[in-house]
Amino acid sequence: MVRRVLEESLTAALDGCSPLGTQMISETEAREVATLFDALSDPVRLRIFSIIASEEEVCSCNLEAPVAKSQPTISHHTRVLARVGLIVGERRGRWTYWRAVPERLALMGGLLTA
Amino acid sequence: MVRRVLEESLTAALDGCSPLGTQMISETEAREVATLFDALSDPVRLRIFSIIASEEEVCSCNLEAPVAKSQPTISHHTRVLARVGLIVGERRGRWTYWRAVPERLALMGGLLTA
DNA sequence: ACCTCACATTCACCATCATCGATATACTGA
DNA sequence: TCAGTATATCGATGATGGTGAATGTGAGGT
Repeated sequence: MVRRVLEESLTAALDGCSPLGTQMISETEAREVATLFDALSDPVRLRIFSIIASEEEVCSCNLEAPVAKSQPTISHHTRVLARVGLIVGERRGRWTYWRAVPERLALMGGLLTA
Repeated sequence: MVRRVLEESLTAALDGCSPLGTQMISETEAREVATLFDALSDPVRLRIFSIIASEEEVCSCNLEAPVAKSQPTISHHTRVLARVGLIVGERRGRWTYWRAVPERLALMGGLLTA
């Protein structure tokens, strides 16, 4: 049985967002964008994301060793990354498989590219 | 008289950095990239940067009102943005004029674009 | 010299967060 | 049903950071 985990991301109203540097961003928009960048503002999360994004899909158990952090810490970081939609998790049996969401990454890139 | 302020950025070894999602990022590289994203992980800083980037140059005194924060807070945030090289400050008389560094923004975009 | 103004810095307060041990939950296999 | 495993959650702690009053610095202006 296959079940989706955390499919709904917090920031959904950023699709037609104009890039930084065109006009002053609104306060609500700034909050959403900030949470997006905040997800990649931690070294451990960056490494976790780079591992997931560089492969087809990665099990949580395969993240603990490379980043040398405890299991609760790994779970915490994947939760943060999933909350902003940068990764999605899929529960298969006892394992949770994570995969990157390239559209989400492209959205962040669009905010930086003028 | 014109004097440069904070011209040296902390993260200088990221020019030839491969984008996230190609391979696992190193620990030192992750630290540098994290500080870069961390600079844009705050709503107030995002608004400040969007103001500066959308104009030719902006005086610090013209930042206080739009973001509705105290003067020390503004100074703190511009300092953080300058430290990672996203903006550069120029002191002219009593005023400090800030301008965005598009190359720095492009570098961040390169980290997200596959 | 004195005052004023723009900005930087210091300091303290408070909130958020990264971390991990302990525990809970959920699935598998025997 | 029971034991083992993978992951999520809880709770506590230490560290980091946003905020602003008070103060320092430096550059005009009178």
